[in-house]
Amino acid sequence: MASLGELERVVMDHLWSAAGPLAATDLRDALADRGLALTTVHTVLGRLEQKGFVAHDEARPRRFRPTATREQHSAELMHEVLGQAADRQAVLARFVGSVDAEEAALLRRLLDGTDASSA
Amino acid sequence: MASLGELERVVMDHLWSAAGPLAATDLRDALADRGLALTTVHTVLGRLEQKGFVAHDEARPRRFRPTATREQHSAELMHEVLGQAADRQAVLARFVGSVDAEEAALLRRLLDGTDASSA
DNA sequence: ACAGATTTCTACGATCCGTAGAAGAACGGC
DNA sequence: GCCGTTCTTCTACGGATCGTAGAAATCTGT
Repeated sequence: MASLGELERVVMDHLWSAAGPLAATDLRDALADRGLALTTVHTVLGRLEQKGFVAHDEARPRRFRPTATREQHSAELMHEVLGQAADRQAVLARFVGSVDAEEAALLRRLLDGTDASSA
Repeated sequence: MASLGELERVVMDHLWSAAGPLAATDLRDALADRGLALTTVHTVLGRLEQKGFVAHDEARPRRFRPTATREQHSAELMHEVLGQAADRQAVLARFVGSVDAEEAALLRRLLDGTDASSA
């Protein structure tokens, strides 16, 4: 999976946090602290689109939305890391060995949810 | 955590697979298919050292070793992804929701402490 | 059809990374 | 102790990515 630059990441964060699709102007305003030109926002959105992270509709002020939820994205990243490891078991062992108690409990619950429906 | 380039990654792979510390010449030979100059190997090792992924001893042909095991590294990456997620629970849910049955079983065992030889 | 908003095209500078030559430092044999 | 050989450091360059945005093209409402 392609990785994200700094600005690309904050744009994704805004898209993920938003209730619905956002127009470029919405993003420029949300990132007003950076004082970005609108074209800059468009460039970044275009690159994110090329990378497959966002899509836009055909409505006339284009509206952009993420192609996956934030959680899907993070989970995919975790699987990617795990997938390229030679010894997946050892990695998982390390991983669960260093989650805190609360998360361990959550993991148990999730695993005991029979198959937890891969929704 | 800093990320790795293509060559940096294969160098790390060799260091991780090696029984012990490797000299720059060992790596050049191990990567003979690439026909790299020895100085190239040194440059990469230097950058990996700056990034904190390798260390070298003081012996005269310097010997380089990874600062963490491959598994530690992967697990840390997974934690990094998880850590920067706003809703860690949701990410974990997605994650376990998409591991295969075998890995789910392994996770259960690890969580039940059966052989959780956590580091 | 025109002004204004939007979108696309093109570009530039910084940084990162693969690559390595040149220069400096150390080591081993004589 | 000198010298050739080996090892290490320094410096550099070209390609790719990314933040940044002006210029140009396109669309929309009136």
